[in-house]
Amino acid sequence: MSNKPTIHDIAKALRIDSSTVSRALNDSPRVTKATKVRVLSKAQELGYQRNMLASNLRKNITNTIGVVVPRISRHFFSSAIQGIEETAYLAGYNVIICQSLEQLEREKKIVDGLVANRVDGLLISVSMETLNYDHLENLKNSRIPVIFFDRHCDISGFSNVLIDDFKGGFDATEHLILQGCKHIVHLSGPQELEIYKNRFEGYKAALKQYGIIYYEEYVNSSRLMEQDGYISMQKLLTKNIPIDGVFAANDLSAIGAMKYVKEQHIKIPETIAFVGFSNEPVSEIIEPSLTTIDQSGFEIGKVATQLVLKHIVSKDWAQPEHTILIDAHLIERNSSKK
Amino acid sequence: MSNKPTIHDIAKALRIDSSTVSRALNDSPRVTKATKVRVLSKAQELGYQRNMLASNLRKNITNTIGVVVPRISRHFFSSAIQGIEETAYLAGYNVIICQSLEQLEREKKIVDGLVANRVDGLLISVSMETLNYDHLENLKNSRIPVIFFDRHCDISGFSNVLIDDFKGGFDATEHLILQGCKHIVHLSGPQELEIYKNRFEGYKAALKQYGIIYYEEYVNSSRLMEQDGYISMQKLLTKNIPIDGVFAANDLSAIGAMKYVKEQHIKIPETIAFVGFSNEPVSEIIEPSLTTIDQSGFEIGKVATQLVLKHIVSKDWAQPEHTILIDAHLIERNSSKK
DNA sequence: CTGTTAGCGCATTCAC
DNA sequence: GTGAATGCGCTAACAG
Repeated sequence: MSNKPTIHDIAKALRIDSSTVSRALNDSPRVTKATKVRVLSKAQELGYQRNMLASNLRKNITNTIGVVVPRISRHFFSSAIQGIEETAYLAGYNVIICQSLEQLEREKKIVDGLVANRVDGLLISVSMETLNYDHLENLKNSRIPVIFFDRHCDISGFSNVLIDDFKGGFDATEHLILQGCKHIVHLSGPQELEIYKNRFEGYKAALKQYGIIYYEEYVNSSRLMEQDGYISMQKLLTKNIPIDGVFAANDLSAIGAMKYVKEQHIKIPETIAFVGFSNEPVSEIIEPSLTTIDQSGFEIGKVATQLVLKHIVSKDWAQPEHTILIDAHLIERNSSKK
Repeated sequence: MSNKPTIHDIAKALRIDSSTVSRALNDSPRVTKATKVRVLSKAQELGYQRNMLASNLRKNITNTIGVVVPRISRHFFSSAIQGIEETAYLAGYNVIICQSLEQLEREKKIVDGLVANRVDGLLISVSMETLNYDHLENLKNSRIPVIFFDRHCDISGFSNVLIDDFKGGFDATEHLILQGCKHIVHLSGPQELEIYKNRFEGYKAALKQYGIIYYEEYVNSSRLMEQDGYISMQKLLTKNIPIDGVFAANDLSAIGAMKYVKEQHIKIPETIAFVGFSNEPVSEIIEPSLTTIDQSGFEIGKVATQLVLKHIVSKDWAQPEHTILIDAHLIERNSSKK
């Protein structure tokens, strides 16, 4: 048992050719059932394990897709990975997960490494530091299909799978309206970021569709921390502005806003209904009554994988770039209004 | 730009031999600086990217270590992965993360796949379904060093890196004692599971060392859900058993217990001090006053990686099996007792 | 159905 | 310091 057995070892032991062994191991139809059995049992006996490196080198495919995310620990990404893995495994593909930890340098190295290891496709959610796109532009002449998901970037020639933030904002607002809310506050984030702009646009569109006038003082842009929501509500309510609903662009600010309302419950004429985009399942535990908008990481992962697999099998490298929008799902909880 | 350029392409373009190119790319000392420069610039020009598959096949090493965990989304494992990656990258190794999702079948496939892909070492935290160890026993004659971390299993010939649950239980209990607690409840888990047994033993040892008598009615074994902690406290307190401290084997049950105490604050003579092993950072948010015992995933990952790297470089496959215990760290919060 | 031959891309002998 | 030759382990094309 000096070195790992190869197909040649089992060929020699069986006095047949290694190519026959290879075919038998790959369950080729052009091999007798009898020899297949002999080969398989001998392989078992010798403790043979196929060397994928050699196989992949020869076939020039790895049956592997590379995934790059900022952090696996974030709920959205770990559910996206779930969706990616399920879809990939069903199609017989392996997955390599890598995290950039929001660092450009790391992302570069990872992408280069995955290319050097000849993954068949690439799924990328870029880091926050990724403002320079050279390493991604390079991917164009690597014959590897690349899909961006969630965090995309402004380069032509790649497809994206993104959350439909506009629709999410619309649905959230509509949900509040259908509950009877007429004075809906929107706690928004930095308007330079597309996601917050889109959610805001969705909010406005819903108001318009239901004939509710949009007031600027109902919208508050912040860094979306818990205290931002708290302070926003405080300001609005102390000004005696009427409020019966709050749509927050994330869960933290929603929780802060709820906190203030709860503390001041004597002063608030009626309970306010809340909806917030959720980043982590934590919000469910802290505020079970918060209706959340789930960003469907699983679905995004699934769709992105299906897309990249399509590109891989079609072998058509001049893919048309297109963007697929995935619905965010409203998860209704025991709402305070009826 | 039909196919990916190889060292031969750049050799041909430079009218030198591919072996020289190979040496130049590997920064071999036996090649002129001048040719190195020429090779490198040509490589850049052609967009050459080394084929790691071929390189690894030839060298028979992959510079990669495989990691198998039940779920990447669990806080303990994602911090362990952090520790693994940091340590591995510093040593120039790549990491492949795989999740078994607590399924034996999946774990088997993953392990086989990693072996087939010739990872240089393996770090495994087994799934809950892993009661049959055949696929792990097989690893013994694969010349791949394997370390189990956190979730180990009862096979000889492998090393383990584990949390020192006994010490954790001891430290937690000691912490309460030093705060003046004399009547300390222990909310424990299923005693079939070693971790809970060990934490319990630590509890008893601390009591003994500080001369506090151990009473059986202070210990409550459950499935450690939030309501278990709640009910346990309810039972004890309605029986008028004196309590001034609680050591919970996990955060959920601690939170449940605190909840009951808070609700009944009129009946409780003095505030009770709490310590609980924390699984997720959620507990920090829900109960900021809960002193927790962090399971130091990062540290475990780091140590396990150092160990496997040592085995890899030493190339000594007859590794002595040993077990390394890692301290769990007490994270003291604004404790209720003084 | 099986054997022969050739080579995937690279790194490492051994010559010179 | 560089070139020529060889092979890592496997698969595919072509015979027969």
